[in-house]
Amino acid sequence: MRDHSIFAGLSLDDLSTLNIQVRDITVPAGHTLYLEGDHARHAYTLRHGAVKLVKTLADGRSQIVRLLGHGDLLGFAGMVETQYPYTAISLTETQLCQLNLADLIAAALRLPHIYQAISQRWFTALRQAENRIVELGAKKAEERLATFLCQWCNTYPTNSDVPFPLTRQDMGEFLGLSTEHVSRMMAAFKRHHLITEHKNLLHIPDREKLIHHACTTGAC
Amino acid sequence: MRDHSIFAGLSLDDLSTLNIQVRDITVPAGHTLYLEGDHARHAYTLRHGAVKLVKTLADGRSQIVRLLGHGDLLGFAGMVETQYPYTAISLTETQLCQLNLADLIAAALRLPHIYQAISQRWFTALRQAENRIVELGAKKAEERLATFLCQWCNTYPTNSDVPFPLTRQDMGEFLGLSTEHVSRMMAAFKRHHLITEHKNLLHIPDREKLIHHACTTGAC
DNA sequence: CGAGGAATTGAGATACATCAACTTGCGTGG
DNA sequence: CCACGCAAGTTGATGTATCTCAATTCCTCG
Repeated sequence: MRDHSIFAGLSLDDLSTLNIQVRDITVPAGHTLYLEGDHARHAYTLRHGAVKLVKTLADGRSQIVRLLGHGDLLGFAGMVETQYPYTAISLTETQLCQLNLADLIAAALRLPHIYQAISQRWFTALRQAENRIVELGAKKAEERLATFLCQWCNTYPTNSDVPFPLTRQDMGEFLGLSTEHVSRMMAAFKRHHLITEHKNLLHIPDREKLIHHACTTGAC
Repeated sequence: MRDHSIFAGLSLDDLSTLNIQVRDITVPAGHTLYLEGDHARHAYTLRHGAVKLVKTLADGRSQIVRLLGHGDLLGFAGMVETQYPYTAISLTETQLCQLNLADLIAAALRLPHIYQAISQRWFTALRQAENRIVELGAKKAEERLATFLCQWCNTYPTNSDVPFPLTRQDMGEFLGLSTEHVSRMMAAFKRHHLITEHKNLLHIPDREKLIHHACTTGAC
């Protein structure tokens, strides 16, 4: 894990002198790690599992801002702001590494490597967020769903069945669609043998075909 | 300008030893600064005017990813990637400061201040992008338009008439709506005296009222 | 086996897009 | 200076993608 983490490139000596209070934790599915608006005390690196970052509007509508998986960071906004901007909820049983934010900030001041690694992540997160703006703003529902499913599968090296812990509601909140509409489109994809789903395992036989179908039946 | 720029906090000595090739340029409205996919040679800081960053899909649909104004940065992705990710087009006559990217990268290696300042901008851009994800994913057209207009006006200190150089098509491409629908909603807002518009000058008498109207007539 | 949340399916409503006609504004050239 | 022409804006009629509400079925877990 160390080579992909924000501590990559640091010597063991450096690591031992960091003095960051660290705790490995495991939480069940559906666990709320922190709430939007909470005072930020911890940052986390995600070892195993999946987490959603959710923003809930005053009237109850909610939007999944980001989905996190193996190796992703969360809560690091606490290095810049005092409050967590979104609510973080685990989608599966999840193992995380919990870092004390105050210690982390102190360490980052001494070792610019750390700050640079985190900045790098912010940049890639920005690029992904902008991608999502294009998806949400310019594409139709079928296209959004199809590209989302493909991207989800791309995060797994294997091209066979991949874990898929999202509910239809989660997908809807991620894609800006109603759960019913997501359900219908998933059924349609299955009917056309573009995807299969068994017990939270998703499989896409031919991603090209899925994308192509979504683009042609829709309006492009 | 220096105090808000990425070179803020540097001594004059530092600045003089940077050796970054810099050029002040002025471009007319509608000028393409660079194209998505172009090899990134320059970064820009925006002195005066407005610029849109556009992503165009294969079939011609296009989405405005970000709108930039006084003090914003563009093209700095070239510090991480070799190609510009989006097309940059000026909305008004615009004055920019053009920086040679290779020089800038070299300078940033020597002076971490610069890199940190840019990272900071990436972080705020990320936060804004995530806000837009919520807007596009969870809100209805009227709400999106209303909050967009308010946010646009908020970037100007004065609360009277503010310059508004966007066409209805621009607004549509920013908000993920058709130009006709934007036009209709703008007309409706005017009919209800929630906004006024004369010759590219926009005025919102009461922002609270505008937002409230958009929320109640819509569905929240 | 029973209960409760998730998923599915259907029917109907609606928000928004699309297409097309028309107007307005404005720079350009005769 | 007027007439032309084009791009942006407006408006209307119609189509459709997506939402909403409601009923039913399917899993999963205790």
